[in-house]
Amino acid sequence: MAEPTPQTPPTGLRERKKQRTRDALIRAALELFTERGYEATTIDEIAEAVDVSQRTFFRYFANKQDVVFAVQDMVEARFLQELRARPADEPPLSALRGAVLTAWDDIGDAIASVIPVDLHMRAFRMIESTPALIAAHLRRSTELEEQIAELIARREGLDVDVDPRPRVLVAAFSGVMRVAGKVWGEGHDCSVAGIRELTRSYLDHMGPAIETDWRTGRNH
Amino acid sequence: MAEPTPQTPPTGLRERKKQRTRDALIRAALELFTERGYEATTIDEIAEAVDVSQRTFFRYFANKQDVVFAVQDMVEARFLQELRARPADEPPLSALRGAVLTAWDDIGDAIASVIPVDLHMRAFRMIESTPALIAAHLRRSTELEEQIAELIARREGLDVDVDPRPRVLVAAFSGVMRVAGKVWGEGHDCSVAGIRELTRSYLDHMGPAIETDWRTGRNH
DNA sequence: TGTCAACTGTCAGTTGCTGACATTAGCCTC
DNA sequence: GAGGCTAATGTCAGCAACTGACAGTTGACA
Repeated sequence: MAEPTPQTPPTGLRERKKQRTRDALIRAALELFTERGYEATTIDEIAEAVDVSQRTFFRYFANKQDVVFAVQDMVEARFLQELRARPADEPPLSALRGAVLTAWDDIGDAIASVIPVDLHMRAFRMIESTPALIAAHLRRSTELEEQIAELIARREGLDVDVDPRPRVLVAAFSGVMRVAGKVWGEGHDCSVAGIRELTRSYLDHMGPAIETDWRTGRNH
Repeated sequence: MAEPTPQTPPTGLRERKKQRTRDALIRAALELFTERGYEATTIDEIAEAVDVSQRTFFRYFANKQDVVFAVQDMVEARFLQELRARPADEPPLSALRGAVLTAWDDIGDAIASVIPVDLHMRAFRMIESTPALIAAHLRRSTELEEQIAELIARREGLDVDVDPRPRVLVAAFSGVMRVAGKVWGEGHDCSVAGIRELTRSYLDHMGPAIETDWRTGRNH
C-alpha cells in the first residue's frame, strides 16, 4: 500500500482536488497577509477567497500560522536533503555552509511549483516583521536544529546526548543564519542572490567573531 | 516627574496595592500553570484566584504569555547590568561569558523578592515544554540579543549595521545559551548551580566546535 | 471635604479554534 | 451503471483569548 512515486502521485481526481485546494489556500492566504497584514486578515476572508468553509481551512492547516510556513517546509526539506548529500570527510561547519549555499541555488524552482517566487520573498519579509510569526518561525527553527544536530552527530559518529558539540555548533550556526535572514529582510535587496550572498558573508564572519580579540586580532 | 528610586519607590498606598496585585497575579498564574499546564489554565481561573476581574488581568499583562515572563524580565535586566559592568579591555565573548556566570550567582535573591525560587525553576521547565511558550521565549531572546549586540558594538567602538561581528557573535552565543537551557530543562538537576555549570561547559565547547575538524583536531 | 484621576468591574463583541453531526462527492464492486 | 463505502466538506454550537466602551469606586491632593 506504499505510494508508488512520492514526488508525483496524483492518482485520483480526489487527490488532485485536495492538492489544488491546499495550494489555493496557501496562495490566497499569503496574498492577503502580505497585502493587508497578518493580524488584519481573518481566516474567514481566506476561506471566502478560495470559496471553502472556515472549517475546511482548519482541516488543511492546524492553525492560522501553519499556512504561512507551508512553503518554508519545502525549503527546509531541501536543505536537509542537501546536507545529507555532503561528502562524509567534510568538517561539520563546512558541510552546513555548503548545504545552505547549494540549497539557495536551486530552491527557486521548487517554490515556483506552488506560488510565485516573489510572493514567497514578500512572505519572508512579512514573517520577519510580524511578532507572532517571528516567534513561530524561531520555534520551527529550533525543531529543525535538532534534526540537523542529529545529522551532524551521525556524520561524526557521535551521540548528541553525550557530546555537546553537534548541538552547540548547530545552535551557533542557526543563530548566524537567522541574523542573516533578519538583516536581509530589513534591507532593500529582494533577490535570492542577495540573501545567498549575505548568508555566505555572515558565515565567514563567524569564526573570527568568536576566536579573536577584535582589536588586536589575537586569540584568547 | 522621573521616579525617585526605581528600585524601591512604593510612595503611595495606590502604588503598593498595584504592586501587590501584580505580584499576586504572577504567583497565582505560575502556580496554576505549573500545576495543571499552561493551555489548560484559563485567564478566568487566574483572575478568580486573585479575586479580580478578567479585564484587570489584561490591564497588567498584555496577553496570557506575558505573565509567564514577568520574572524573566528581571533576570535579563540583571544580565545586561552585569555585562555593562565588565572591564572594557575584555574580549567580547569573554565579557558575555563572565556576565552570564556572574549573573547566575546572585540571581536567586532578586527572584525571591517576587516568587519562591523553586516556582521560578518549575516555570522555566514549563516554558521549555510548552510549544507556545517556547516560541514566545525565543522571540524575547532575539529582542534581548539586539540589545546585547548594541552593547558589544559600543564596547568595541563599532556600528552594528556596518560590522556584522557583534550580531554574529551574539547570535552564536545566544544559540549556545538556549541549548544549555533546553538540555538542563530535560535533565534531572533542578538546581541553579546545575544550569550555571552546564552554561559554562557549553560556552567552553563553542570555540572548538566551530574551529576544528572534530576528528583530526585540525583547524579548517 | 470635595474634586480629579487612576484603577477596576461589567458587558458586549470579534476572532481563532474545536467537536459533533449531517451532507456531498469520488471511488470501487458487482 | 446502480448502489454502497468512505473521505472531504459544510453547518452549527461553543469555548477561550482578547478588546473597546462605559460606569462605578477609591486613593491622591488641594
